[in-house]
Amino acid sequence: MDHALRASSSSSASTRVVDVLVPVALDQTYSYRVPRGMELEPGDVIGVPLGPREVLAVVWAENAKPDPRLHNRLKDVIEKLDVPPLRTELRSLVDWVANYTLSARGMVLRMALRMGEQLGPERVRLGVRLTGAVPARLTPARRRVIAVLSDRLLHGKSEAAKEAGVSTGVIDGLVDEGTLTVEAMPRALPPPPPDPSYGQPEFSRQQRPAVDAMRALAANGTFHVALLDGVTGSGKTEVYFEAVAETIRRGRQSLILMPEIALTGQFLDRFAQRFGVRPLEWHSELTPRTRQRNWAAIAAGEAPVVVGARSALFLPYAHLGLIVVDEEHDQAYKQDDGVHYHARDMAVVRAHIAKIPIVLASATPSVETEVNARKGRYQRVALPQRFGGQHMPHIEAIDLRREAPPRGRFISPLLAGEIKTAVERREQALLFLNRRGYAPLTLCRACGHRFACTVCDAWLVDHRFRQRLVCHHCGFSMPRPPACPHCAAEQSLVAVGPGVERLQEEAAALFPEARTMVLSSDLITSIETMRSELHEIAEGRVDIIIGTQLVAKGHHFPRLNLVGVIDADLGLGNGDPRAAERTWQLLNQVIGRSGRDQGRGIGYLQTHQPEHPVMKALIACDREAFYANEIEARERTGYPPFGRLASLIVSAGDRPTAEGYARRLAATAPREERVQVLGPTEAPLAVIKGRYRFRLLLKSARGFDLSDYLRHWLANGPKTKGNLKLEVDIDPQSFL
DNA sequence: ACCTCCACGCAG
DNA sequence: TGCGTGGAGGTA
Repeated sequence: MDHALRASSSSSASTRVVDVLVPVALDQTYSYRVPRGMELEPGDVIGVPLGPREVLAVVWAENAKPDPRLHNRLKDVIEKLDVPPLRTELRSLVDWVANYTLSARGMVLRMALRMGEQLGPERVRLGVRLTGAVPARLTPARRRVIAVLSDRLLHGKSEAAKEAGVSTGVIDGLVDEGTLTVEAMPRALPPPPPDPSYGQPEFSRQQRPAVDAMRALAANGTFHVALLDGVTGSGKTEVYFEAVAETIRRGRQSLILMPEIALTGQFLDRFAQRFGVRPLEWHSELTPRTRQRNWAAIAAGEAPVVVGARSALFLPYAHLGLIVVDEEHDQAYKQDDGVHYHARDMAVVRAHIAKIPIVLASATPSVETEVNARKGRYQRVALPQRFGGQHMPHIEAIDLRREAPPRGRFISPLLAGEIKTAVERREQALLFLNRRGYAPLTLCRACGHRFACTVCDAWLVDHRFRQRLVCHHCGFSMPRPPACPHCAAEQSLVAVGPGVERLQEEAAALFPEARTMVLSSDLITSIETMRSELHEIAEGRVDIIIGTQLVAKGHHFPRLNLVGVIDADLGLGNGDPRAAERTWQLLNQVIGRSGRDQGRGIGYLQTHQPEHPVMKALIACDREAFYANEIEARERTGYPPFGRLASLIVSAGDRPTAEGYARRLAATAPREERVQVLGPTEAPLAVIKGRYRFRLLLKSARGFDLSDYLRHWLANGPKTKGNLKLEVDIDPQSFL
């Protein structure tokens, strides 16, 4: 039977063949036969056999002349899925991003198909209803359940258990007794769509031109890039909501990209105040079921507004009409594993392909975006003042060379005095230190032994909260030993340098009456706990907030007027070409948390170099000075956006293999006067997870096609084999 | 003789 | 990417 089937299907000359892209690490499309009776168009989502398994795939093109060498190897498409086809716009984006980043197209497609593996039909939720007699044996738990259900309406089983404060076992018991009956819950109605006229705010005279610009851009509906450039607290969000409102009115979908979806709790509330409902969310912590539901809603065009992390850029919107990239300067938009893409840049590409407007919003635009606005490539929409007449925070330097804190402490006397005053006034203070853990280095006073990671080129960071020494690069951790492992001295280990946990200890000692809280990514277990902790702060149940860069991002603390930056120089040291820009952005953002509601915010920068151009620009609140200085430096050195960069990282399990390959690779670089190949040099982080790393840096002229150059080079260069790995990063953000 | 681990290569 | 393969090395 098998024979007969095969013979008949392969002998048919009229069999249609399609080229499909599979979401695995393959760049090529594969050809499959279309079974009789199956209608397929480019973009259709299908299931195909691939080796021993069945995978999702997408029809990429019709293939009228399949490669004859494949004839006897072609397999049939198994099924066509009942989901809307991926539109040409998205397929072009997949091709474009793969080509630009030198990734396999299949890996880019994978990001668009993150729909949750076929989960089968949606499970019916069970509800319970009070229908029978009260049982003979009535425990307090049972009594509470009956009270909750006394309205004799259908309640969700788990909700009822939660409300009564019992486990579902109690409910099952009552079902067995015949007191309650189980019924299927009717399917939840989809939430009402956001209403563009729900909470229309009053805009100030200063905001109105920006509001008009947002509405006009959305109403035009064609490709157009606007930089919404507004200081912290100027009401940027409410202003770009007007573009979203207009897009809803036009019946198109809006995508709002956020750098960190964990921080959007307050954002979702503000959205609900404006539009009456919360938007659809998209991020990595969605449950598979929610992921599948949201994917389907987005593809069906039933989600008018989507708020998401960078991965939301690749979703199959049915009719996307607007993209907003909030905090466009944020580094978190760059994905550094798998496909190395910058979501802000790819968002502009998608907007271009889809012919729709895009808004890049930031108080501290990236130098790239700022230059685009200056050159007129992007429209600048400015909000130069805070909303509600609030002033921008005043910024002062504390020169650590003169105002040093006592030995082993990190809060200078001057800053300590200011914190004391703030706490006495019942205002909040924020101490910012971009370092997780207790101390970045532990050493033995007796022999000088330093605790380093065995597989990375890094010190182990003391985490007192977890009672362990931790490597921040590979996650290795060990308990803090009682004695030095090198010289066996006891009580000899000392913590060197501060982390947020140590800072909390110091703050608690200095201000015993104040309530302190540490916000650091390693102490956050989930988005939910993060949101509830931020809520506690907003409610004023914390006096001193101690945080890493997590606190710098888009959060509103109503009673916060004082920000102390413990080590303003921290990001400047390491020879990173973006160090100045990052420090400017981060410190602006974190100090911008203060004085948003009442009173005048003030920020203190503890620094050893108050005359550094970045510090001077911050203190003078002179944004122009910062950009002028930085743009001039980039232009002079040919760094982005005046030149282009690509980075190649070669890694291997041993140093000679990595170095040897990196050298051979460099030797095969095609000669091209518009490209400079620098290196190889040992990477600043020379070893990570036991892998030795060498870097090559490519610098080219602005208009040069670096991707194409690299493709030719790598196609003809030495092949990686064994545990050698070559990573390509176009437009790198990190230089470690 | 059999098991487990891992580097390799391939998928239409 | 993910999976089967086959060789290396260990165990019975």
